[in-house]
Amino acid sequence: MDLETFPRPGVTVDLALLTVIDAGGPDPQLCVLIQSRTDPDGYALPGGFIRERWTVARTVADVCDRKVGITVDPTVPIRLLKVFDDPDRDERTWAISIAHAVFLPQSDLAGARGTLVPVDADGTLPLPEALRFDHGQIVAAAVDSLRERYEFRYRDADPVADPDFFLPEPFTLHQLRKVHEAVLGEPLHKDNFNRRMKKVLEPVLRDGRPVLAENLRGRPAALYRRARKHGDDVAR
Amino acid sequence: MDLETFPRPGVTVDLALLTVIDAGGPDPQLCVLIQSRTDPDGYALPGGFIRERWTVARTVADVCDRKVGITVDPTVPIRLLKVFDDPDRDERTWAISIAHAVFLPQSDLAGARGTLVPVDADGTLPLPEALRFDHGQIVAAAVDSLRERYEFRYRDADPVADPDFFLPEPFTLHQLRKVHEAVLGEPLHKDNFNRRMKKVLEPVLRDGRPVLAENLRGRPAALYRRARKHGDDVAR
DNA sequence: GGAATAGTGTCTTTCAGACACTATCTG
DNA sequence: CAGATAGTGTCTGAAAGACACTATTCC
Repeated sequence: MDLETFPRPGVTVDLALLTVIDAGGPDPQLCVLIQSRTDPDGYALPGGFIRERWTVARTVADVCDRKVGITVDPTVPIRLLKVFDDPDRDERTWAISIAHAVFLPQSDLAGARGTLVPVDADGTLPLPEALRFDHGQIVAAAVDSLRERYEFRYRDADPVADPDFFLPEPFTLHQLRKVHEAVLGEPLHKDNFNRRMKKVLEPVLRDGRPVLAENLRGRPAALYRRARKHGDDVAR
Repeated sequence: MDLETFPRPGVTVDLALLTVIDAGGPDPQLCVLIQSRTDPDGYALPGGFIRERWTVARTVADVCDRKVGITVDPTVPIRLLKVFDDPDRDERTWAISIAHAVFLPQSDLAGARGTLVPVDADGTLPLPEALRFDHGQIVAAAVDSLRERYEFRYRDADPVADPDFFLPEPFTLHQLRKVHEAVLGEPLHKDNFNRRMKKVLEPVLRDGRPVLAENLRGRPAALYRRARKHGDDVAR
């Protein structure tokens, strides 16, 4: 088989960078980073070609570095979403796009080039302009993938408190719930949410007493952090 | 940007074809199709390079046709699993592999080249020889993907009876449960399974009376088919 | 004190899981 | 008849969801 002589597609990696802005604040919102571009005018997700003998992970890091201007912790998972393979999707050349999602705390996106656009409850963008190419579908797939992770009601399984670390520790149950609501796009039942989440949290103690948050109004809430299960690493 | 002059990877599609053999019989089993190969000797999943300007779907159909010798219904979903991008994974050239799974009834695999190997409960193959490349991981990912679909206990959601049509209609609740058990690799509770599944099934009637199966022993069981929800197409 | 939020205790409903009992077939 | 499998009805325990009531802050 003459492997080298077959025509080969250009392979690009497109990235849906999702975050929750204002996590811990009064109205956190799930957002995606989009960038305006010129060749065909409009908005698109950041992305780039895989360079010779690079991996997807290295390409993602490179796109984040050169196109977005941020440095992404190499331990942050890169989630495969979808492959776009319509041979005519890029009018310039035969290219396939491998769409990935990366979920980052807002602090990791400080100084990023582009715009953080809030995502509607149904996974679409409230934009007058649709995204170029098939990037609207990528955002929807990224949001679906994230929402699965933030579901806390699965049978026989402990919930995970903010698995993608949008919310810095320590936090109150109220803040945690607001973040989950922002991700899921729907209100959650307070009682049930608290009951389930407490099982996987531990209160922050000082001198054996729970540390309380300083609220604007009302009774101060206890502060929690994610419980360290044994066999669990401290870092993600 | 000089798109055409960048070195490009070879892109292959590797396929985990999963089926349940003996569906409806006494001991159905979840199997994957593997093929023996010579270049490096051993077993591997069927796969092949994407040809110029072909889509993944067309490549999958081509691999099934030329390498496996079967014709796959174009409406059967092709599920993206994983991208293998280690630049040294193929010693011959820079190639990335996009692994997909296809779930087929055994009848669609009649005459297929290769061997149907049963999958262990933990998603591994009971093989003395491991699969070439990273194909063992692909099988595990394919099994995971399938098992998610055959879970019937999700909250607030109706279960789906044999969503990948391993079992031909009509069937008894016993046969349906055996198929789900084969996929999930664990025994299911009969009472609960029947109660939940009945909601999405309808009994097969003749002259207004339920049609019964002809059993070897015991009281004959009623036959069911998947209920047609309105807005649901007859075909998959 | 009153508004606002946190936290506790309890009740109801739902459903997974268990089990007893009946029904209907074969040998 | 005994053995086997199908199907029904009922009970229990756990957990979701709802709600009442108390606790603690700021104004």
